[in-house]
Amino acid sequence: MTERAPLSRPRVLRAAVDLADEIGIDAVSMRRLALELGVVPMALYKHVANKDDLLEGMVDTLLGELEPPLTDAHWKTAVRERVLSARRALQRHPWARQALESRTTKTPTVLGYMDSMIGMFLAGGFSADLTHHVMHAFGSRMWGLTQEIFDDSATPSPPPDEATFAQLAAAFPNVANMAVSASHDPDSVVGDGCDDQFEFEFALDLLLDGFEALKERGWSSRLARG
Amino acid sequence: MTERAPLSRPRVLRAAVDLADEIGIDAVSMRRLALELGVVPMALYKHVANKDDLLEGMVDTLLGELEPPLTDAHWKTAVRERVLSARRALQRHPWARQALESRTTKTPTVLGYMDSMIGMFLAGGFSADLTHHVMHAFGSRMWGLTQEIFDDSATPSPPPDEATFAQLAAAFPNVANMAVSASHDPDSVVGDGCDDQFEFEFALDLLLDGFEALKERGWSSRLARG
DNA sequence: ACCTGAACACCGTTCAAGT
DNA sequence: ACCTGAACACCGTTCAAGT
Repeated sequence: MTERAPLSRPRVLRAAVDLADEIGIDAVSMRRLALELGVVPMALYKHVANKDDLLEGMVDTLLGELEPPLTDAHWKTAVRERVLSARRALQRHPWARQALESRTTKTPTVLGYMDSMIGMFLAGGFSADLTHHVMHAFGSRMWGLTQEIFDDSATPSPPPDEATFAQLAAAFPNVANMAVSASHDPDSVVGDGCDDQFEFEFALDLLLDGFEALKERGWSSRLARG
Repeated sequence: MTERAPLSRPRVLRAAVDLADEIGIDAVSMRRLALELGVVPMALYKHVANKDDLLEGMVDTLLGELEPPLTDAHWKTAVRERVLSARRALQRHPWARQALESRTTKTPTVLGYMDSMIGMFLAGGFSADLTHHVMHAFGSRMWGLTQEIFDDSATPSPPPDEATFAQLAAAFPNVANMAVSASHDPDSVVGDGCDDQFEFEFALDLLLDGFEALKERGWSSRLARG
């Protein structure tokens, strides 16, 4: 678009993020990105080492947009708000989940986020030991990411016809029962399946309450391992 | 290998699974797979619609290997054992996580697994409403998958030198503290970071205990939404 | 009707030739 | 020294030509 500004790593990454938002992460190629920037493909290699580095930079760009943590709040509030705020930011970029989860290297931005979250637990009175396990149990939900294989909100884009549904219901009665009861719940959006945000907060609070209970019980991995 | 047996969908999928185990999922291409089977690439298209269908079939093949659920066990035991058994099966195929999570379509095998798991909760006295939310909260951990962005067991393949570590520790004191305390724990494998299986079971039991508490409290989404 | 070689429209990245 | 066009070694998939 602004094809004549000089290339720089931030500008390349920003363009890549915008392009991924527009055409999806799978369609983002070095060549396509170069085209978008009005530049020859090889010019990108001055600013990113390779495609993997590009991906990493894109993730970092996104994480750089996250709101800073609350200070002086109870650990539970601080963690909860941080996670929900990260969720709001990442949800604007549907490809973020895949990109974040496929990256294994921890950039400074990633480490910074984790560091501040660990800090919240420690400040809240969690032992280092418990904090460690709690961080593992938190998993990628710490980033506000939903971790479901089966997204039933996306399931029946075309609602199945009667016969197909009957067949499905016969083979998988419990799944059918669940789908029907979810649709019949007046609080959920009929047809659209589930309320993602409600489900996320349900799981988040379940975890946070669990963490709290362990802390208050004085849980330690040494005791747990017997 | 057994290049002269006639091609069939199961044989194609089995070969793809073995190939993925061997060279990694990213290196599995239609062309590479065809080579492995001693066949021209286009011959595969008689048995799989396209590469996406191949991936789906590979996942299904894996899930077909899962042990059947326990019968006549307490819901918590039944769910726990099923998940841990799925974990054992999927861990033999490191690419399974990515493949499962990138698939959005629910094959009969996937639906069958979910159906039986829903059935375990219902049989255990969970309401349909609670079961629904519990399944969402369970997420991909239901498949025995670990859902962590930050795999600290894989982190320091080359242990960082003193100076690098000091620099890291200065920037991310809490992360450093966590890493050190984990390494100093005599029960954990020093240097190798964390015990994945322990962390998985920790999170699993945290969730199961949380589910149980909600059930006993008579939790309902109607109450929760106020 | 079945099968398949060649072709199409892409990839990421190397490298040597140009300025 | 910097930049880049062409080339290399791949992709998934279409399609027309062969049997």
